[in-house]
Amino acid sequence: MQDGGACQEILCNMVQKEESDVTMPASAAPKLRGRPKAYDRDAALKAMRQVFWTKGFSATSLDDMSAATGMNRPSLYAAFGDKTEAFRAVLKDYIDDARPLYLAAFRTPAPLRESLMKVYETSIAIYHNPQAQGMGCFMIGAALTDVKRDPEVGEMILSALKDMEAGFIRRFEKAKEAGELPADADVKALARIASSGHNTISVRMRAGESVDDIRQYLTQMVDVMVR
Amino acid sequence: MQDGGACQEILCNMVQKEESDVTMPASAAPKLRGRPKAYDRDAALKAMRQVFWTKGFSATSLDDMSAATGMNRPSLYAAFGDKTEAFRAVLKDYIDDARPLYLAAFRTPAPLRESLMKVYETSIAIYHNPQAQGMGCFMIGAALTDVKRDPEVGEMILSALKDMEAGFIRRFEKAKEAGELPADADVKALARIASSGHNTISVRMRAGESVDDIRQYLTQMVDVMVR
DNA sequence: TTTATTTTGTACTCGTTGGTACAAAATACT
DNA sequence: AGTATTTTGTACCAACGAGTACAAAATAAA
Repeated sequence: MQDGGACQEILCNMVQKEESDVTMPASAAPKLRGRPKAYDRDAALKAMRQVFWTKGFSATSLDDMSAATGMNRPSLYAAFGDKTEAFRAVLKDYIDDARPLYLAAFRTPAPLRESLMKVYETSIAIYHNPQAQGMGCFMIGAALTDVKRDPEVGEMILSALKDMEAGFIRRFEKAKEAGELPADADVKALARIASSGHNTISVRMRAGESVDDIRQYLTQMVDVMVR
Repeated sequence: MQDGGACQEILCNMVQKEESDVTMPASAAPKLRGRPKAYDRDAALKAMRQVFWTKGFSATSLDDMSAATGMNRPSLYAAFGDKTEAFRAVLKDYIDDARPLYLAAFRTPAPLRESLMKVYETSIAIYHNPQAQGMGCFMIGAALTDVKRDPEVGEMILSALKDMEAGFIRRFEKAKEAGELPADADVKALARIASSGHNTISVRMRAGESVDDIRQYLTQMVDVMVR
């Protein structure tokens, strides 16, 4: 969690692509040889994310993926490899999309309390998919199950969690420097609490708790953290 | 989280049964009519728990369940209904098994700090299945995915989470009365933090974090909570 | 226009899936 | 012993699973 441009989109509906290769020198638009692809790789990832998010890896069939993306199976294979690899790609894409959103929340200048709530609100915005209520975090609510099947998934999740924690640590350090926290405050411990709160949103949201209740939950936690 | 006898077993290996119907008057051993069951319902639940815990609902086949329990499919159906109902039964059984363990941890007389750590150690003992590393909480690591397929699963999980939180609340209230906490301590907020910490174990353990790291994590959190 | 190259789309394979029909087996009641 | 009742075990089914072969289509290069 160190860099990345700010992104204003809500994570779940991020579908459009921006043809970012305008000023690129050469290798960006290589003018491929054969029949042009009929699909947009990024849009396909988002579409699959939606399915995996709701049904999980194992309950999602290639037919589901095919229907969601509009790609036929051979194209899916050519683009993403087998189901396991496709799932990894979706997970990575999810994490890569979320990261800048959180970074933006962390960066926005605000007092500690608001800053923390801004991060949590980012999560809520991501987890509260308008198309389907109560999705929770994709990593925790849908990918975590598959850790035993594919350990790489576990590594990705753990790394993302630690990344998030690092973000909280930096924010608390800054707060300490700014005198928003007592000089003897345990920054790491606070970050773990904040991070735990973040996990709780993921879980409880997926389990069906209302957004209002979750907000109240978080507010109370923040009250203890900043005091 | 109000009652329940203390149970010394580690949750995951609880298989033996105790023929608890000794002093019961009549209806306990009704001397059933037909061919006697060749399976032990409780043992079967534990066996299925193991499979569901590792693979999740969708990746678990009836063949898996059959192999784990030693029951053939018709018997599975007669005993538990279809796969969805069997999963619910397993989840309920898991929660029912865990509850008294936590209650015992909460009840054991100890200073607040040790008391909290005792609860967390209970979780670690449950989640750290000796047969398979890094299982995490069954509810969060394996059942949470299936909330969209079966909302009843979500209700069970949420209720168990709140139940756990209630346990923390009561412990903090007791601590307050005993003068272990300042008189103005926000008991509910503390309970939410403690509860969040509990969720974090579930997640990070499943994701593959080491038990040592998790213990350190929790110790730091507790330090902030009791101070 | 022809050829090389790449993607698409249809149609397949074949193992697995959840669920069930039905006869044999094992018990209690009469 | 005979009958009613319940469980077991085998065998089966139709649907679905992931993955692939291959011809048609669409492009760039020659």
